[in-house]
Amino acid sequence: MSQDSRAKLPAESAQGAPLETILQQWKRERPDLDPSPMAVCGALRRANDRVRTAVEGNAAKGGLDGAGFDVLLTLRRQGRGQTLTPSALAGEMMLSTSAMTNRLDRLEKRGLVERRSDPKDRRSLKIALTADGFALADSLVTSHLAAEEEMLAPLDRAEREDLKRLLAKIGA
Amino acid sequence: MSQDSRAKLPAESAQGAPLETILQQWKRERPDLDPSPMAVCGALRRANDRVRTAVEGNAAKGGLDGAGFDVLLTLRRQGRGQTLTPSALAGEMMLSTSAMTNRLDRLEKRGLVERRSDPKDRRSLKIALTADGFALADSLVTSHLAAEEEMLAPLDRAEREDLKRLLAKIGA
DNA sequence: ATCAGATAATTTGATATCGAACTATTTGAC
DNA sequence: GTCAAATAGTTCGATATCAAATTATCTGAT
Repeated sequence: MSQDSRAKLPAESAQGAPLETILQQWKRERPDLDPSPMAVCGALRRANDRVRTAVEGNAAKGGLDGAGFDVLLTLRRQGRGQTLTPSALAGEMMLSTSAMTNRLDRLEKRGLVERRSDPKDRRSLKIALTADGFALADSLVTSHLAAEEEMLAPLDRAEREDLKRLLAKIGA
Repeated sequence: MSQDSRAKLPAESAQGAPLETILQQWKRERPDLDPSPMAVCGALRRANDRVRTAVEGNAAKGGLDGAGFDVLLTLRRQGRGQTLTPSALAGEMMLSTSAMTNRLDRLEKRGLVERRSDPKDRRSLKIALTADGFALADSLVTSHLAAEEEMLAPLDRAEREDLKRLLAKIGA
């Protein structure tokens, strides 16, 4: 190729340009600016990406993408036999209701959730896990927590508390 | 609706269910599991979402989405007159090359970047900022850093260093 | 020198998302 | 009681993404 040599080294293809390089470039190009916020926000983004990748890898073990996985776990944590409306599900996970229709279609097709009509309000639906969906959620949440725990393994208890406290202050 | 009442309170519609509620639900449903990793990973995700929203809000001031903004800034930090190939750009920002083609189409249509053929390799292209693109990037990076700094304002210098160190340990 | 394989970018096909429009109900002001 | 407005869910139209296929070009082993 041309200036080459950094686009696809396997070791970094999963993370993009090193943060340190990016910071140095901005120092050179815009010495009038303090780029240090980028270091913090970049580290935040990279850490979030690593966790997300691990979490999606776990969901894939159940044949789910991150989207379907979130729906299943949201329903599961309501308790056995409990239901949520599509609107409530969308609200819990910051999604449009039309996207939720789409996700529920797929999950229903796989036999993991079912739509029950609400006798009290015929506009509304109650979404419930099937027995299969419940069992899959129960299985996946266990390995999900194991995967998250593995990502956090380098942090001791005190560090985790510090981290939560610092993260909560961002944008507060 | 039916069990209602939490799907769309304006204050929380932007963030979904409170983390504390989620943890309590799992404690009740699966007392055999330790849900504490969710608290840390959830805080990470929420903080990242808040920063992303702020950053996208800044990009919108230049009529860009987060996608186009990333391309512009990646090119800008290479230095005036410098170029990158579409592949290199995709590699720097963890994107497929076909998605990059699409982004470049839009940015080129807006006159912010141009595609130059590479005389050394006729398969390859060099992507360069136009004068307009360079000026827009220079303007946006200033307000971008101001927006990031505002998100980090509650953290003092030592806390920012702690945060970076802790984030770097996640998934290491 | 040739040609099989690698590489750069694009096109294509399948999904997923969002916002807006739509259909069917329910609510509430009168 | 009636009917305009609100609400629940879905459908529609426009984009954006990715992986796989495609086209054009280059590289290296022979």
